[in-house]
This record gives sequence, C-alpha cells and structure tokens, in this order.
Amino acid sequence: MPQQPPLRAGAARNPSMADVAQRAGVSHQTVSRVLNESPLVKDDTRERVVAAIRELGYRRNNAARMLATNRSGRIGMVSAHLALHGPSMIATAVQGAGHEAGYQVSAIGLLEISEESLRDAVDRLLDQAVEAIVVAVAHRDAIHVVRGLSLPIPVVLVQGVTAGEPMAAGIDQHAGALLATEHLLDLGHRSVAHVSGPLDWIEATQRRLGWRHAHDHRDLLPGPEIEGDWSAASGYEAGTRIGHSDDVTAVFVANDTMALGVLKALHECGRRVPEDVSVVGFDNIPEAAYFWPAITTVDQQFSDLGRLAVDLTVRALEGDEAPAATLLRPELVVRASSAPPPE
Amino acid sequence: MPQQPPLRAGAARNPSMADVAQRAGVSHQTVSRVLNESPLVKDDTRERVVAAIRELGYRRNNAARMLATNRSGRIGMVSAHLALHGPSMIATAVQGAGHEAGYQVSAIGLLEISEESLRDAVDRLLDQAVEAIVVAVAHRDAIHVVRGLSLPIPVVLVQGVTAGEPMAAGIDQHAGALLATEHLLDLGHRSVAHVSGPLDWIEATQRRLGWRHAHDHRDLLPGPEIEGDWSAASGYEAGTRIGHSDDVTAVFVANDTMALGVLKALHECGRRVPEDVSVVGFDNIPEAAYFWPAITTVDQQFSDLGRLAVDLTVRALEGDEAPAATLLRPELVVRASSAPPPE
DNA sequence: CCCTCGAATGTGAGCGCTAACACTCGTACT
DNA sequence: AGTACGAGTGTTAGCGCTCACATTCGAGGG
Repeated sequence: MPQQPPLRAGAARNPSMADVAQRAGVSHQTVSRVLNESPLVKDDTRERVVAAIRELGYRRNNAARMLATNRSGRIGMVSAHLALHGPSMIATAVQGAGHEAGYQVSAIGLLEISEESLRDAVDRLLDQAVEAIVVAVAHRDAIHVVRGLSLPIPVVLVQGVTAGEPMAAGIDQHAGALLATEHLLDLGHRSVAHVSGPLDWIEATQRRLGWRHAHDHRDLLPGPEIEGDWSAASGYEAGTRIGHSDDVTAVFVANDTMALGVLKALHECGRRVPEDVSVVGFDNIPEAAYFWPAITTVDQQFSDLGRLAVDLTVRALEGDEAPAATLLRPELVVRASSAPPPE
Repeated sequence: MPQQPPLRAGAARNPSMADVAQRAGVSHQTVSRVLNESPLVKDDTRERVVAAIRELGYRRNNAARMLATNRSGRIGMVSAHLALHGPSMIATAVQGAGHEAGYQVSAIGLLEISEESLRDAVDRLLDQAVEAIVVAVAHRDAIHVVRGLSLPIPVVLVQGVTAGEPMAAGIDQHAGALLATEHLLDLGHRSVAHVSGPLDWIEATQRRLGWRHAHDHRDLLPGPEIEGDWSAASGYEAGTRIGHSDDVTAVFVANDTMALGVLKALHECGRRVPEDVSVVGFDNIPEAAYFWPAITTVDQQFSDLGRLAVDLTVRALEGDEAPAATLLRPELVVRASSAPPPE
C-alpha cells in the first residue's frame, strides 16, 4: 500500500502558483509572469492563467515573494501623541500616501518618548523587514536618538524639521507663527503674548521663535510668555494668568486646543474676545470655527505633507541621494477672535 | 578556475541562521531552537548562540519564518473616520492591545464607506496574510457587507455592536444614552431634546434609542429630535433651532463635538447654559472640561475596548468557538452644563 | 531548405526558515 | 554487561515564490 504523502494536519493548503499553473496548463513561471505583468506572455495564455487564478481563488503568498526578492514593499512609521490633532493627522496622511504609492505601512504609536521605547519601535519595524522608516515624532530627544541610530535603511523625518535638513519634510512652523503674530500686529496690537507648547517639542520652539521674530522685525517687545503642554487644561491655566494682566491685548496660542482653554479662562475673567483681547490659535482643527468666538488660526496641509514624506521615502529607496527638507507653507485663517486693540 | 558562486549584485546579504550556526559551532536548527526558546538546549550552547547572534547583528527573517510556519502573527484592522474621536481612540487602542498580545497590527483607514472600499481594504489585508480582521467601522452598511463576506479567517466587530452578537465587542451606547438622559430627567426636566448622530451609524441609532427609552420608562414624551453628522457645524445648526424654541430646557447631544456647536449657538441666541438650557454630550473628549461651560458627558473606556477586542480575536485564533459580544458600560461625568430647569 | 533570431515558455536552484525525524550520547535500570 | 531512554543535537525536506538560464517555437532571410 503506497504511503500517504505527509499532509499538514488540519486546514487544506491554500492554492499555490503550481496549482494555478497546472490548471492553466502552463508552468509556474508563466503564472508568475502574468502576476508580474510581464509583456512576454501571449494574450490567450494570460487569459487562461487569469481564469485559473479566479477559479481557484488564488492569492499570491507574499511571504514567499519577500523571501525570494528580499524586498518587503513595506515602510514603517513611528508616531506619538496620537491623541493630538497634528500627529494623528500626519499619521493618517502618511498611511494613506504610502498605500497610494503601493507600499504597505506599518505604524507604531509610541506611548512614551524615550530612547528605549524608540529603539524598541524601530526594532519591531525592522523585524517586519520595512524598507524605510518615517519618523513622525516632534520631540527633541526623539529626533536626536533617531539621527544617532544609523540604520541600514532610509529614515525620513516629518515633524520637527528645519529647512535644508536632509531626508525630511515638514510644515514651516516658524512661518506659520510669523503669519499669526504679524496678523495681530497688523491689527494694531503693540505686543502679543504667547502660550507656547512644551519647549522640548521642536515645533513648539519653532512657533515660539516665529512669534519672537515677528516682534523683532518691527522693533517691538514681545509680550509675556507661558509654556503649556498642548492641552486645553494648560491653556486654561495660562488664560487665567493672562486674564488677570490688563495690559495684554493679544495672545498667540500655539495650538487650538490650548486656545480653547484660554478662551474659557478669559470669559471667566470677564474679558471679552476679541473686544478686550484677541486670540489666535494654530492647527485649524475642525472645531475651531465653533469655538466661542470662532477662532483665527493657522491651517496646515497635513495630507500634502503625508504625500511629500512618502515621495521622499520612495525616492530614497530608489537610490536618490538624500534630498533636502521641503517645508510646506501654512496659511492663516481669519475668524472672529482677532480684532484691533481696544480704543 | 573554480566558478564564483552567483552572488546577488549589490548589498551584502544579511546574516542568516546558517551564519550564526557556523559562528557558534552548532547547526542552524539549534539556532532556531534558541530563538524559539526551546528548553532542549544546553545552557552553554545557548550562550554561545546568543553571543554569535549579537556579534553578527543577526535578525530572524520573518518572511522565511512565515513561509515555513504558514502563520503571519499579524492581525488586520479596518477603521474609518479617524478624524473623529471615538474611531481614532479605538484604532489606537486596538493597535496597542494587539502589540501587547504579540501580534503585529496592520491598519487600513477607509476614506469612504462603500462595499467596494471595504472589500478592497479586506483584500489588502488578506494580501498581508493577516490571521484575523478587526472591523472598527460603525456604519450600518459596512457591518452588513462585512457580515456577508464569509472570510476564511475570524472577523471581530468593535463598533456598532449589539449585545449577544457573536465575535464582537463594544461599548453599550444604549446604556450611555440612558445615563445621560436620566441624569437630565432626574434634575427635573420634563423632557429632553436630542441632537443625534447620522442615523446610518449604528451607534447613533443606539444612543437615540437610549434617549427615547429613558422617556418611555417614566411615561414622558421625548423632546424634539434633530439629526446631525457628528460635526461641530451640524451641532451649531441644531443648536440654533433649539435656541429659538423656548420650551426646550435640556438637550442630549450625541457627541461632544456637536455639543460644542450647540453651546455656541445657544450663546448666540442668548440662552444661558445651564441656567436656561442644560446640555449633555457624549464621548468625554479631553477638551470637554474646557468647553464654555464645561460639559456634562458620557465617558467611554476605549483602551479597555481595544484589549477586549484583541482578546476576543486571539481566543478565536486559538479555536475558541465564537464568543458572544461583551459590552462595556460607559460612565456619566457630571460637569457644569447640566442643572435643574428654570423656575 | 536551413539557419538565425527573438518571442514565448519551461526548468532548476535557492531565498531562510521550521518540522519531522535521525542520531549520539550519558545515565539508569535490569 | 546489556538495554532502554530521554536530553541534546544534527540532517533533510519542504514552504511558495523569483531569478537566471535553457529550451521551444515560428517567422523571415539567405
């Protein structure tokens, strides 16, 4: 009695290229050619193969393909603070752009920024054989760690980026802050206060710098400065302090969420916005127009950024020499929360 | 002259198990055993292998492993509307819980809900050889499509779930709405208006039902009902209409973002919150406490949900027969926007 | 009619891993 | 002393694909 071939216990195996080949009466290589859209296949052969594929419900085994080609078609992304508007928008945008470019995107969201967690995330991505890594973490330390990692694959930065930096794409935070502050100065304010983000975030320092420079350009002295942590709570606290100092007529808040807190605090201090105090935010979150009052803010094109980042990544994978950072320009959106100073 | 072995042009190959084995003076299988933590390896052998791994910077080739084991260690997730608080929180939570459980998570965010886009997403996930799929799309149609797909792998639902449903986990929306509405009725309101989410979202209908039932339980007639689309803009519009009808003293809004719009509209109509009108939201977004006034809302434990969903998925992968839906209970968070009716 | 050449297809090896089984010991039992 | 056994290790055969090369086939030129 002939011995049964050793079958893997349980489930019936998925059809393989060989199965398709047999059914179509061709070799497995021809099936491979069809799948890879080689022009060297006669039309009627191709049709028979395609039919066989459909009939068997064949699906190419990507693991085998990866093994043979030594490519994964996958890029990794590490992000953090996904509860915040910007980071989450960027993550979504990169993911989408990656798919559009034909890559699978593996995302890892850091719960905590530390050298260890970052290394761990990168490690997990390397385990997945990603061909490149997009780092969307704006924290100062994170960027240093990443820069010092010297990975065997391209690494692209998309947050906390400065002009000219290699392998990086970003939105020009400095320009955005300049826009916001100049808008207030143009309205006639002699000085603008600032509620910044946490200053270990590169973007927070860049926005802060833009705010200062706007004053410098006009030989004006910047108003008081309070460091927040992006949260509405910190904005509220900052707003309370601002509400108590009568000489502040304008505030540039580094994001809309903090601005929400600032608005609330100003209301509670009995200061009207924009009659007594003008407030400008940053991010243009979808709710910004429904703050009380609707808030003037700075809009960033995140989806463009995602596309840009993926573009850069793909170029790097194709051997292009480290292209320098491209910075997108944000835009000011004027709403009801900014007006000329009282009197 | 002996012929050179055919080397792949370009980059030096990554070290393989064979390289490690050679360096450690063992067979590749022993290396495999060490990597898989087999107890059948003597301690000093293991140490030599570990040392060799470190020295060579060896990293196991997952493609080869997948090919040999016919397992991917990857689960897929399809989500949608990631700009909204709930969906984005759930996506993050599932991702995190998946990692904790030792799985890689491939997420696809739908840009548009349609049978085609859903099929496409599932297709892409199957191409990645995911072992199971978590569907986090609360849209009615999406759920129908998914249910009708009959995939060869487990599918777990985490939104738009009803009690008792197999392979599903969720948060009890009906109970949350009941909580919110009863809170208002307890305060003495005779009837509560409702700004619902779009009614093709299961969760919107569930919240609406909870609101109705709360009235039914007390033989009261529910107040007027307006359908929104989760956005602050739609909330604003609804709020404007509510602000014009003097008999409404309480509103249950189906999410906090719309509630923000409602608040703004009520302010503009000159109706004070909570003195004239009480407002209760849903979601407890981080900004909720900084609305003007801070809003009473319903809190959902998304991270628990993520863990629950992954747990379910893993159980299904281990052959457990389709366990029924578990619903988590949301909690009411009382803040300043709800108070007894005027008089 | 043979030869050439390019288009179309087939063949075989090998990617790096795991599973199954074969083997070699030393130890414990008869 | 011989046998049995299990711990520790090695050997071999795939997993399903792509690559490089071999082969076949038909059309066109001498």
